[in-house]
Amino acid sequence: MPELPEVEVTRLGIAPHLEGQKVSAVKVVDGRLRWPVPRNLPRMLPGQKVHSITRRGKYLLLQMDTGYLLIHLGMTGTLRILPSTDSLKPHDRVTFEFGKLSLRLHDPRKFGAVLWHANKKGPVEKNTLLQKLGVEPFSPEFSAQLGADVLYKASRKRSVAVKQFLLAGQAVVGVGNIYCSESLFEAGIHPTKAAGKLSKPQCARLANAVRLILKKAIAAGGSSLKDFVNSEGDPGYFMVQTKVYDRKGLPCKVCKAPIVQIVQGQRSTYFCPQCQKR
DNA sequence: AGCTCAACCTGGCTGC
DNA sequence: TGCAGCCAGGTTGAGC
Repeated sequence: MPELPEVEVTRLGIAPHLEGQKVSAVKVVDGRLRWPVPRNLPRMLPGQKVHSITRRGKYLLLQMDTGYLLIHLGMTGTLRILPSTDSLKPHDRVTFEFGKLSLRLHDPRKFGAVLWHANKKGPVEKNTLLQKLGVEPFSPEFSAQLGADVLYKASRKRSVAVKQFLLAGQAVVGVGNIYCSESLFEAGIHPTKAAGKLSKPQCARLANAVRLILKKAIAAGGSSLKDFVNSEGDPGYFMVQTKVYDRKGLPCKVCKAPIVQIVQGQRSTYFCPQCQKR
């Protein structure tokens, strides 16, 4: 379930266990992910220390001695800390061993990624996959004062629907399909409105909504982090109650009008036809 | 440059 | 019960 909040909750969950630890072994069970997992990881990584674990958009960045391990969870990826004695399960794709602990990437649909960015290739932010990403929703550049400007400027002359504009992550990163519908509802903006037609006040409401929705989701996930080391079950993330997502036909929690589902850019969008205006 | 859409892959649910 | 068909949290890259 990885949108930004899930990735952040994952980061918070694994970082305390791994930062400062040295990789003892790497096993690639099935390296045919979004891109092939680099074949030399099992040779190169052992002995290297995890200096820090940060996040850029939906990518996790593990800073190692000679470069960065980039991990993306795709649609169905989860990362868990387990006792290394636990046996591999179906759909476990890569396991990083740290002595008595394992970091396991479990990813049924294989849309995730494990990549390597060598230090000699320059700063990790310059990585082709990271470079084009929009600003971080919780960065100073997307503050309560500046967020509206970011959205307003990036959306000028764009004919694409605001739903797709926001989801694309070119202006601000981290808003996936669920929280995109939720953010637009929170901001009272109709998902089919052309991005370029957004008013300044609408951009301000949307920027605030994005931060609020993502923050709430992280907080909800964070509450269950204590179970993160357990070997069974989910990573401990429980989705916040949604106002519109996956609620087709159900009454709007504000005005009781039935929630509508449409498809935009091959993805489902949910909205309230009464509360959300063009 | 921006827009649309196919593609990657697997499991689970719906409906006949 | 069995099975075909559809849907799912993401993102790139091709074609226009």
